[in-house]
Amino acid sequence: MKDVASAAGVALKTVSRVVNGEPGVHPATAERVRAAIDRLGYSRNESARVLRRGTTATIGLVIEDVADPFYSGLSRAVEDVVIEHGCLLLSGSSGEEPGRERELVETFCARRVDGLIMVPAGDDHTYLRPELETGTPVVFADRPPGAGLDVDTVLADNVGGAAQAVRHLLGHGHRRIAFLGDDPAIFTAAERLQGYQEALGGLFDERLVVMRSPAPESVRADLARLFDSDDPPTALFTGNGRYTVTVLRALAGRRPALVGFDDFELADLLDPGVSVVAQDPAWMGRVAAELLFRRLRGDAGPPEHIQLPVRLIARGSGELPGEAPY
Amino acid sequence: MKDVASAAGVALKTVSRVVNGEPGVHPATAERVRAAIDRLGYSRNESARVLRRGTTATIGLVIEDVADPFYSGLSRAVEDVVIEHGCLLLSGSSGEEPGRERELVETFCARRVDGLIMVPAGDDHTYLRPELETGTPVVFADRPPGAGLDVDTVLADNVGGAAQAVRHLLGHGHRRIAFLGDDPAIFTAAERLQGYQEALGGLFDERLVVMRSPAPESVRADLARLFDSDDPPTALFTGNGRYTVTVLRALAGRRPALVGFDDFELADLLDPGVSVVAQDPAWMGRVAAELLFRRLRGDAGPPEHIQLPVRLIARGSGELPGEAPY
DNA sequence: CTGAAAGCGCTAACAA
DNA sequence: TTGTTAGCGCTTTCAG
Repeated sequence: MKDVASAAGVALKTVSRVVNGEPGVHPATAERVRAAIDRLGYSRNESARVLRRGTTATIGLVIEDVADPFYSGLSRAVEDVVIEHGCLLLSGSSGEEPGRERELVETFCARRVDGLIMVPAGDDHTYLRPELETGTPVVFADRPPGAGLDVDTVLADNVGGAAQAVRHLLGHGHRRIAFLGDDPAIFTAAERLQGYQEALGGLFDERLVVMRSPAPESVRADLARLFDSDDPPTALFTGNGRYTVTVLRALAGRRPALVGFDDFELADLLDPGVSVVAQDPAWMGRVAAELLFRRLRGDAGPPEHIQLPVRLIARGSGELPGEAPY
Repeated sequence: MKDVASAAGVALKTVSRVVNGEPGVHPATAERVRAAIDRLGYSRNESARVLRRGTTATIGLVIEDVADPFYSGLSRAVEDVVIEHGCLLLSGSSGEEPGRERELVETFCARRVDGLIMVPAGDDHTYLRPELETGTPVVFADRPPGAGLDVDTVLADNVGGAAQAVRHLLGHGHRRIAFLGDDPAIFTAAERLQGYQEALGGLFDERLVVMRSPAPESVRADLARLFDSDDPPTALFTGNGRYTVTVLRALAGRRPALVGFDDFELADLLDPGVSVVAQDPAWMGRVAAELLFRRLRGDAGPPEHIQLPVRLIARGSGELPGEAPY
């Protein structure tokens, strides 16, 4: 910048004005400065700017795994909103490890991100207190913060969606509906179990519930156990997209009715098409990011708790009749 | 930091030493400093550190779209390597727009990223010259830079993979093999067309080639035209993952033999399973990131041009016999 | 409309 | 082992 100034024969501040598009610079002077900038290939050092201004124009995003279609869809939506606002996105995958989540968040904070969107992996977020107190807005998406913290949250209607799936299967004559859900320590898994249980009411049978991370071998074993029992299920409700796919692979010729939580690519091309309770990850990302920028613009209202609806998409697998062989 | 120093009764520099784990601080002093840090909730301002040290510990990644499984797989791998090296990742999607690619790159550079990994959307990257000259390493992944720039590149064997797909179909008795590829302005699409053409030799028939962005309607129309002709294809070779999926949806009951470039989730569960030429996006990301860090460690050898092999996975659709109805 | 000086929070270089 | 000083490149403040 110093070089540009002397090349253009002006003071530092004038270059700064031109670079920032501030008013009050004679057009001819501005032109000379721009010429010098081009000639010298100057580009402003954002770190210095940040240091001086105290705002980084950077948003931090912590998700579970970018390679998971749900989170990559959410990421893309967040990114678009962030770019629209002239900011940049620092992102990281926690891999469902609370320690890595915390490390990422702390690193982001050390870099003074202007705001944070996170899908938490852990259930203790009191470590965010200092940041929140200094006014850094944080929005939780997909899962709420752990106890003792009340901040903006954008969740899907997990309980309602699960209940809807179960009622759909009940409506098609099923009475033995198994639930295969992820580790109950994961918020969404626990919520969906609750919706399942509520909708089943007296038909609930804990022997039809499996709650664990969907590793192919364990899923195969669980299905074998379920179907080899005296009173096997006629329908399955799977608790998330990854679980649904794993179950489909592990079914090995069995064809129970099936509804999965989360939509996934090609669900419509399988035979039968896979009925799902669909969330909209891009919508969730957009809503979370827009809420964050609203906070950054100064909205200081009480924490918001937004719940996004889900919708059941019938494609065939969830409409197979109960008790009927096929 | 000043506050911490006075709280601990030491000088600024001593706090700095403790924060950076530099040697030569009395354990007791260090302990006092750490106590003050905890008490005051201090966290180092990275912007100031960056300004002083000149290195940001940040890598920029520009891809086409995080929501595309190929790129999200690549992203995740890059992210893992970046984190291993104690750095953070700034990422952005160009959406296949050269203008946005350039904006992202320039913004990243203004923030003085230590290095850049990019999947280019445009074909003119001379704007990178100044950055390259200041020593910022850049690695191109999936697609090479435009003319006039020779930098590190990690590509898949597009030509060889396409040729392999075609030879596979030829081997199963097909003579009329159509190629449905993306816009030929996209490097990988052009390369795969070349491999297709080379493998077909005298059997090449330009009427069996469609090169355009895979919008559902146009794909439907193209397929109708191909199959309604006098001498329709008995096999299809699709040029990328998105194209394959769009074609599968648009086939509308037709069942030609099919091999797709790029693997995708559930390809194995369709009936018949979809045979593909599989790339490994995570591998590509890892190789690119590791090459970048090698450069950052000072490796100043000539630009490297790494080509990753691809492999054909037979799942059924590519093994359907030619000329046979089914 | 333009410029000079101060200082953002940190680390490098150099004492003590 | 600890402290002092200068300055990274920019923007803010205040003065021409």
